[in-house]
Amino acid sequence: MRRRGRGRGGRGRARRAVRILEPALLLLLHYRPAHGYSLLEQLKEFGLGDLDPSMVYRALRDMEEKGWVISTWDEKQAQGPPRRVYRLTALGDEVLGGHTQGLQQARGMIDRLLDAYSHHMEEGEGEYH
Amino acid sequence: MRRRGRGRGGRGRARRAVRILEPALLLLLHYRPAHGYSLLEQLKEFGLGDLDPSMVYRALRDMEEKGWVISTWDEKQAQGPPRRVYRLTALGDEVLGGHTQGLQQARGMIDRLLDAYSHHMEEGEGEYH
DNA sequence: CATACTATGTGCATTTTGTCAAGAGTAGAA
DNA sequence: TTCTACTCTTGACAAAATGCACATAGTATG
Repeated sequence: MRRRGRGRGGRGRARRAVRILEPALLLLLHYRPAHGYSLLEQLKEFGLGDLDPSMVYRALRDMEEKGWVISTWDEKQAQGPPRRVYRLTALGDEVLGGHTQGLQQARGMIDRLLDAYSHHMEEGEGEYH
Repeated sequence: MRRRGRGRGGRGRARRAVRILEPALLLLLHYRPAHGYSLLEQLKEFGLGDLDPSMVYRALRDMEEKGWVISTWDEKQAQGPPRRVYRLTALGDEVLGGHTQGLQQARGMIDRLLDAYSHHMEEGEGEYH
């Protein structure tokens, strides 16, 4: 039988890899509504350069499905095809708050790792055993 | 046949999700050789609790395939079945160094995100637009 | 018309995670 | 002995995320 590990009753959520795309998008939309293409540009400022556009558009649509953002077609077309403008919902605003907590946890984890590394490098002079 | 795709030549994939399991394992093995089960325990100190054992063992096997660690069966069996003891290689030591750089980058990204968030929360008093 | 740039999307193969189950060894209780 | 609990590792499969090629479409320039 199994019955090992922590007895999982209701919550099955374990720790996943730290995700930053969704939090970053939510944050940018917290500043102001925007369409995917411009978000793509703004992401570079956070070090999220060179990611495939399809990922951003996909993430936006997924978040709309979850009700974190809503989209409307921009009436005034600047240049190019019509663009879909996303804006944050109240729910999305809450979710963003939760994401920041997750990010803080992640930062703590990374800090502990880096601290341990530099510590051990000083003591052991870089030798691995 | 448009042959598009922002014409970058090299395989330049950047990390979107922050990975911490492998760096953590390498770091622990930088301290001393160990077997999977004990690594599983030690990971809790870094906040990596409640993850499935299979993930740790899988990560270890993958890293061995890449030559970052090597494993031998422990001759002296303490209690229980034979256990596979992993130790870091010189290559793994280098990789660990590279991982720390990646972690620092990730940390910077998270910092920028959190800073932007708190900054904007102060100014805008929590209103999302 | 051809080309280039803006803008959004789909489809699919591959890779990475997450979960579950099970196998195998030892120690101690019944 | 047999049963149970604990240690330790592995395999198989499902679910999710990612990478990439391709499709579509408007506007502007030459």
